[in-house]
Amino acid sequence: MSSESESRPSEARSRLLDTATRLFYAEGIHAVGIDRIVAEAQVTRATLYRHFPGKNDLVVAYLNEVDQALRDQADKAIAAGLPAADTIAAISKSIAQGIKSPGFRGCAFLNAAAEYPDPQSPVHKAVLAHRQWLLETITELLVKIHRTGAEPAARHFVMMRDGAMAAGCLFDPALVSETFLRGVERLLQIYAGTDYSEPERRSH
Amino acid sequence: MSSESESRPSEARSRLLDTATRLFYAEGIHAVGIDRIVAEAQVTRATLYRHFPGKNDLVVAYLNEVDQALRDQADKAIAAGLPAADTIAAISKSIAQGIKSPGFRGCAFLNAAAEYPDPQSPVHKAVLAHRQWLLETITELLVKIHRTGAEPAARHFVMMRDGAMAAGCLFDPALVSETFLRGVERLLQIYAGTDYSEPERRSH
DNA sequence: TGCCTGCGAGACAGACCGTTCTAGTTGGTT
DNA sequence: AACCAACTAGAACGGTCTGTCTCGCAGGCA
Repeated sequence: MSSESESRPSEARSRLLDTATRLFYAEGIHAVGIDRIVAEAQVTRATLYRHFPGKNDLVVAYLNEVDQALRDQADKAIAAGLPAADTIAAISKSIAQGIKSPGFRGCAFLNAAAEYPDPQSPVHKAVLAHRQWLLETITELLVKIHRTGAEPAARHFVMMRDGAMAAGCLFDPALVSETFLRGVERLLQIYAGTDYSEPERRSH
Repeated sequence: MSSESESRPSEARSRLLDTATRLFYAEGIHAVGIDRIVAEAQVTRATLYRHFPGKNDLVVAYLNEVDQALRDQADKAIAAGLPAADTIAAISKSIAQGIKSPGFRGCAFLNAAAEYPDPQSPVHKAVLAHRQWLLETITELLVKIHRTGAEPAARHFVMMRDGAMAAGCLFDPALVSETFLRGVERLLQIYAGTDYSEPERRSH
């Protein structure tokens, strides 16, 4: 009972998760059945249900895998020790690069949320958890640039990211990436230069 | 053969389409079966299949209905005859208002695209058609403000709209709306003031 | 009166869904 | 040698999916 549960990623299990990740992302979650997954992963149904209690758990595991990959990517950019603005630029470039990659099919989390609207659903909760991490991570970076107004600026960043990720597979990815990067550029300029958050009172 | 096909919206058909619209939007397309729709619309399966060849056609009809509603809304804002910047502000307020409305579940088209990734699918094509209309409409309005650079500015607007619509049901809708409106405000300021599009060459 | 259309009620087919089950095989550990 | 865990193989479960079918009824129109 010592080493198996941790040290053995279980060849079959990782093949299962990789296949599920590929198919869920490319074709949608409800559109992909258990049969397809076990067939393409070259395992049997019994094996799947030994590693995952049910399809829902496999979906959550899929999102967790994507989540971990994005966290690793962000951590790497942060660990480089560059100024916060450069770190955000680097993260933005990663995002733009992803959008332009072949096989890009939008944000795995936004797509999953479209299929799992129920806030009680574990899948939906996994989406919310990832998004909270993203918003907090960007906020922490922006705080390093300017003490005030980091939160609205981070929301602005995430809004542009969401839009770019959503449109990236519905429009020319190169143009979408360009629009996103220019938006980030302007955001950083404005945020670093002036009071970003000051909610200047207007007419009305 | 003269009047029936046009003048009769067919009570049953409109009930069917309304129910489908409500359920598809609220719960997702693949998650809602024919049985649910016919039951809640209080018609029989035979009636559904007399009006729609299949579920796919019903989905397309659903998207067309939403599309038409949004076009009407935009046409009304344009017909008011205000300056283009004010028209865009009005459209933006409509969008923000929608995000804050109870029952908001994101953009019907982005959600549909998440479930229908295949570009050949009629559903996917309906999504692309709507998005092209939106981009062109915004571009035409921006052209009235500034002769050059309207297209990248319109892409920026649509990017922010997409992000706001996607996040509106995954985060505090009030904050999302506020972030969106402030983004539009800044976009209009920058676009009206300076050369927006000039792709200033950078170090790279 | 007779006809045609729209719709209700419900059975039915065939496929696929997620899930559970039994039985047999392999390979590494003790 | 004995054992155990992971795996393969495949049947079978009940349920739901889209789509088709038959039958009967009501109302408008010629």
